[in-house]
Amino acid sequence: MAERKRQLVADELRDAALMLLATKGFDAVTVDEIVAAAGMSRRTFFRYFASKEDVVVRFLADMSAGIVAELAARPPAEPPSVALRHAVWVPFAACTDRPDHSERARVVVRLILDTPALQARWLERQIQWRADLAAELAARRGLDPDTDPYPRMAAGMTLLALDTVLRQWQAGDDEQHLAELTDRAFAVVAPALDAPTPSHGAG
Amino acid sequence: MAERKRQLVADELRDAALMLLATKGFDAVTVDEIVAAAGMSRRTFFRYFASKEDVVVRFLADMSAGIVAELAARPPAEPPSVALRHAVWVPFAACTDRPDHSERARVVVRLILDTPALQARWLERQIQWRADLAAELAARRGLDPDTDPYPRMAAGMTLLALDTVLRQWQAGDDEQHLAELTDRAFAVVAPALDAPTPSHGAG
DNA sequence: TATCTCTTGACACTCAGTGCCACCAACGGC
DNA sequence: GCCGTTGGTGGCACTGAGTGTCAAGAGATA
Repeated sequence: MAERKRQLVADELRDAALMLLATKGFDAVTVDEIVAAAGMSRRTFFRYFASKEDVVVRFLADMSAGIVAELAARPPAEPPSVALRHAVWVPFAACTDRPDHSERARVVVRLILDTPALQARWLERQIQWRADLAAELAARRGLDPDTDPYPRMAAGMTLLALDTVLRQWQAGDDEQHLAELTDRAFAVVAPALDAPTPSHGAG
Repeated sequence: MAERKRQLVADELRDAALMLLATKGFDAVTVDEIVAAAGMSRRTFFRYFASKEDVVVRFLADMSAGIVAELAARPPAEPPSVALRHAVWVPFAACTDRPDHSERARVVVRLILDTPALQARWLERQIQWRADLAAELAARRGLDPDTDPYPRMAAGMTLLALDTVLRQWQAGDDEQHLAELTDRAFAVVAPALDAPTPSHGAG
């Protein structure tokens, strides 16, 4: 009940912010304008979002929360490239299902890729995901995440594939090809993801 | 002559900043403290550096400026993994040569990896490098950088290897193993870098 | 010496983000 | 119905980053 109200306020703030930021550009919008559009006080904004960047980045971050969970749920015998491709697909599935959600997500992706400050925060988020993914991958293969570079680099390659797909998706106009873009991106990194672990003995 | 003086002022500012930031932590130091230590005015600081983060990040960015140039200078027939390994080695060579420079670089790397704001700016820099590397790689292999995901992803994997080496180097205490760390990181991504370009026909 | 240029310092300003306090609702006990 | 507690909100003042502007000083040239 109180939780529902909090979510309502956060949504209101986020909607007003995304509307303004997408139309006027990130730097041209102040927090005062956002809260004026949402009919709330400046102080309230910063109770819900850590920064102006946070409003935009959280929209995608929430969307991508299930990646690690999906990886943990994949069968252990599955090759890394296949398991990771399925994990990355989780946030995309929501886009292919609902076109309205998809169009909004594309606007947000475009805004992030066009704004250096947002891109930086977006990558900052990815650092945490990469660590989580790396831990999960290390557990899957029984590797030591501190000495073996494979888990962290495999996680990095996965996020690299995600980034590549988002860039091509945002640049194009058809969203039907999301699956194909994902396949092609993972085809590039798959030889390294599925390589017979040449670095084990050297650790 | 005037150029020399500018460089002198920038060095003074950078030294004072790195000293304070490394000892007190990034957030605990204000620009006013830095300029007080350097004996200059606040306004002058921002004429030489775009932001507080810029002082730290530029120290590594300058060090890494030669990567793309080295890649362009490698023989065209060389496999991508070998050429890129040589390119990444350029900034490391300066560290293995001069221990004093090396120790300072390690402090800066540690500071960046420990400070989210700095890490974000560091990644923001890497975005530009990745685009430059991708363009050079596309030219090398005659690929279209807009439709083929290989150049951008190969550049991303290279920076991923760089990041992995820096993380392990900063965590350990021996700098003699820089070459070995680099070899191991590139061994992970080499299968993808040197794969027989399976995505060509699909573009 | 007059002038032109380049750099600096000083001041004022915008804006992000935070700490603090007073206010207002909902809720439970007497 | 009156009370205290709890949680969210708005207002206010503050710090600190970053920018625009202008006047002053150093150095080179005619």
